[in-house]
Amino acid sequence: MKQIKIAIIDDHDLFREGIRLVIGQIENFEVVFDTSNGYLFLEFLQHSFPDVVLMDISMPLIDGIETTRKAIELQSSINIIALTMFSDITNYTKMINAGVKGFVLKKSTKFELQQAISIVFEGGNYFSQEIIKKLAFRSNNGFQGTDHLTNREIDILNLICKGLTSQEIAEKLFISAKTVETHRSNIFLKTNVRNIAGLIVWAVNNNYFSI
Amino acid sequence: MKQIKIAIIDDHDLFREGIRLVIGQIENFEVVFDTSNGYLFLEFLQHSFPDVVLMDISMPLIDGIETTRKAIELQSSINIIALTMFSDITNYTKMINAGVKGFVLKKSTKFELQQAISIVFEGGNYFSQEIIKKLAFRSNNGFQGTDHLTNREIDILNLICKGLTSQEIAEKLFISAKTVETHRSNIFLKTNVRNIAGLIVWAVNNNYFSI
DNA sequence: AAATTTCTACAGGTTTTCTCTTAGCACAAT
DNA sequence: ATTGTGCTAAGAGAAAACCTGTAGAAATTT
Repeated sequence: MKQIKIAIIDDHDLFREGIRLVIGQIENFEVVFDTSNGYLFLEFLQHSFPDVVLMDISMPLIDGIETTRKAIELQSSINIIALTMFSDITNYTKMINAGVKGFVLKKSTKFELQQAISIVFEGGNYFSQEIIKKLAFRSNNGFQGTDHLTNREIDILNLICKGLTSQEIAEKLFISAKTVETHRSNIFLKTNVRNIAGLIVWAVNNNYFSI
Repeated sequence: MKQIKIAIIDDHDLFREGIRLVIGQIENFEVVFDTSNGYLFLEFLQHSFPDVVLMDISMPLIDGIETTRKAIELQSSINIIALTMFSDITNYTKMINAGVKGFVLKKSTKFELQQAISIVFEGGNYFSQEIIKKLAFRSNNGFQGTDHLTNREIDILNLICKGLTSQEIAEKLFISAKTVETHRSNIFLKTNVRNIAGLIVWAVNNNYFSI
């Protein structure tokens, strides 16, 4: 049977090393590359062709979403599985749009990971139950995942979360306080919250802000 | 040299298994027990005496804080290291108060973990740079841990964090909105924050509220 | 070239927050 | 018996938040 060549991209050194060993134990599985840096992985793709890639979402320098996009530009049929924390789950739309073939949580078992890799390797898709549930929940609640915040809105969201008033934000960004209020209103509309308290909870849950 | 016996409590199966293998590679280190369930670990302590324990914070059933407390009741000199995600860092006060001897992030390296285990095993304390930074940040900002909130203030703090207005809180607690505002002012004075955004951050950092 | 999105800005309004101050009542301490 | 604390309440005003709507300029997409 052919050896499945696996690459791992994750900035959590301990986790990455652990996964490497876990996979090393599985028959026919072989880790051919691992790194904490998406750019190094993209360089690696210049001359190598892993069968399956395990990719974290939130990483410094270049995140998993961007790395996935660029990887697919390089090797259009590359098999990438997002391997992330549950807290990153809110980014699954971006990851799926970027073109991942699977989604496995870091809290899942070795067997689930093994299964996911095998399925994706054979050309299928594998998505954890939790992702399916999240999808179901969202569509039940009329959540529109398409409505994403613009860059400016994200800037302002961050400053709001840091406790700045509209006036202070305006001064910091050299724009009118009224403009800030407009952005603020639009953010409230898109996130479907009523006040700053709700906004902060949303921001934390969606990885726009961390406490 | 004596073998260091290590126990791991973490609900993320993949991570736990990985760590087990990582540690297994280190000379004189030996994983004698690992579980996803704090209760099973406490049972294990009835008859076994690990040298160092690696403990996650957020877990189902019984979290790392409670597990740590109970473990120390059973074996007062037990060496527990919190091994957590950065996002769990806000719970460090509770963990430290519970009695952990160290704090290492999951994103740190194998070498840092090895160092932490060795130091704690020899009776010392080990806290990641990130934790120190967080502590430094707090003391720089005139953080006073002495001023404690009254029960009523805690109730109201929680409702504020949930996004209720003073009016709504008043209705819920069958008191005047003016009274709520008084409490609110007192909370602001005690916590030394300027607005709701700051209050929520404070509440999360001090475990009065979690997102 | 046309359409869409984003960023900017303002008007006019209501609601809520926040500050400051004062004060009565209950309860516990000791 | 007095002192301290906690909960309650209120007035009065300034500041900020929040709502609704409009709208032009710039950038981006199609």
